[in-house]
Amino acid sequence: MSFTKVVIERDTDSEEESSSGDENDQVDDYPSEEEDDDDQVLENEASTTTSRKTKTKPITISLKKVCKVCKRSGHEAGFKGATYIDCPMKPCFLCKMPGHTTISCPHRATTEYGVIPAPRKGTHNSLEYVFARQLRPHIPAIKPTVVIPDQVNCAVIRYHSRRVTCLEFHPTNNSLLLSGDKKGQLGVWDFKRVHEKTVYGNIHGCILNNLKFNPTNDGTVYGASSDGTISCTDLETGMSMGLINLNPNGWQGPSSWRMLYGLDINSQRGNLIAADNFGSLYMVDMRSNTTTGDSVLIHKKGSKVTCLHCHPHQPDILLSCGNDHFARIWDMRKLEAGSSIYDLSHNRVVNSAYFSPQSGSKILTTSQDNRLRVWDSIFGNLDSPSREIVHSHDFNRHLTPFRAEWDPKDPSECLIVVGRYISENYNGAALHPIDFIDISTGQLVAAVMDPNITTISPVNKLHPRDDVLASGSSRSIFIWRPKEKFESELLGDEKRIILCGKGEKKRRQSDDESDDATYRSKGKSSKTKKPILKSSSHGRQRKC
DNA sequence: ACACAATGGTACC
DNA sequence: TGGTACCCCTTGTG
Repeated sequence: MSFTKVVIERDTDSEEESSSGDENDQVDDYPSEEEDDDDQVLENEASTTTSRKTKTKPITISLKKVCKVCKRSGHEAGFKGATYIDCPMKPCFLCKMPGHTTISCPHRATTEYGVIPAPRKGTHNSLEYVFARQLRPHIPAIKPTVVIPDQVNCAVIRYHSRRVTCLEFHPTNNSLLLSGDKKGQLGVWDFKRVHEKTVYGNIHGCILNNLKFNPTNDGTVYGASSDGTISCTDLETGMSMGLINLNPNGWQGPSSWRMLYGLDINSQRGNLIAADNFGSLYMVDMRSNTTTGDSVLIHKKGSKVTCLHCHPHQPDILLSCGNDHFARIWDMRKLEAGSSIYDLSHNRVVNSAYFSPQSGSKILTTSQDNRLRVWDSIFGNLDSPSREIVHSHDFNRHLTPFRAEWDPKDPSECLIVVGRYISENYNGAALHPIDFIDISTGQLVAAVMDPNITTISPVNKLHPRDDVLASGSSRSIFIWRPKEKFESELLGDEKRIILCGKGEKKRRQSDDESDDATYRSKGKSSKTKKPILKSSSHGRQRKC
């Protein structure tokens, strides 16, 4: 391996450089195996004592190529084409164990690697008895055939002006999708009539963390935001009402600014619940739209609560999780600090925790230790997870946190969906698939991807009734359907990809006939390439 | 083909 | 407890 050597003259009149930064001009052949001075990137060869009379010896800087992760030379981390090479000095980026890198990690080849059978339940208490008696009959013994929505059916490219943070399907209108973004904007998109899309921009000031439909009026939606407010918005008009404002005095610095996360509804009590970044839970009466009771500390004081979920059959049973590395189960009839029924311990921050959608007997958690965990209250023991699946969904401050979600249609409560962080080299393109995993075995059922989607898709939602997946990737939203449906329904209709934002403007300059574009799903794309877009020749104009 | 900015979690003092 | 340095397979823009 060779490294460029730059020689800088010291104290000369001309200030001439002995060498420019040109790669191959003046090259010293360094041995490829490094000596002991691994860390020494800058070598000062200037003489300090002898030659000061006439002229000072030059300083020689050798610009050795160093690893951007550990700053040592001899290896380099980063993309080589569409394959990422890990820094060998770091623990495996996937399973976090030292001694190997992601490329040779056994979990990379098979997601079920290391998944151990669930320990059988050994203890009983009243809660478990209730779960077992009431919910066990709901669980069918036979697994249905899974249908994977694996083809991009339609999309809105650069729909939001910031990255997508949450998605929610309408409870009755099958083709209506709501989306929230980092800026606090709310998107309403009818993906059957792809041009019918709106973005409401004046509801929240920053990150819209969660959306939840009003169970008594599906024309309105609640939103919890990092601006510290809960909103109630009319989807038709975009008119919004604030229910809670935790920062009535405005910005007083980060130590006092409250942000709201995790939004759910206790339908029995008619309560809306949300929690903040300091560990407290808030309740709002949905009839009077006023706060009920005091806030309750449900996670470590000062730590963020990341997600809330009410049990599907027993709304008084609440699941929460947060930055204190715990997911906790609560009885809302007796809710006070420290009164949790169970504390599910994790190694890192827990991004999300959800009861299984049909019976509520299982809990799925996504933790930043790159593990998905399933906790089974009937067949397992809540003292430890019944399944632990190594999966790449690391934290990155620039990405919306990953949340594994259940398939709400799967009666056997086995199928989950979660976006993948690390990329795979697919035919020369670095793509980040969306994974479907069977949590009963840990097996990867499907990894869906599209050569045009080169960005990570941390936000994924499966449709409550149809075989449809919605995914949020960067600022864009994609609708996936099974291949068969895709082919039958799209016959003769190619205009399903809508371009927004800057791309739209640029394209209009060259082709001002329409505001949409078809999208070539064949063809390669590289990691650095933008999605391949081909403008179409007709269509209506509509604002994004 | 670069540089740069945005900015959460954590370990450590 | 608060401050801060460091982590880092991002993404869009200029």
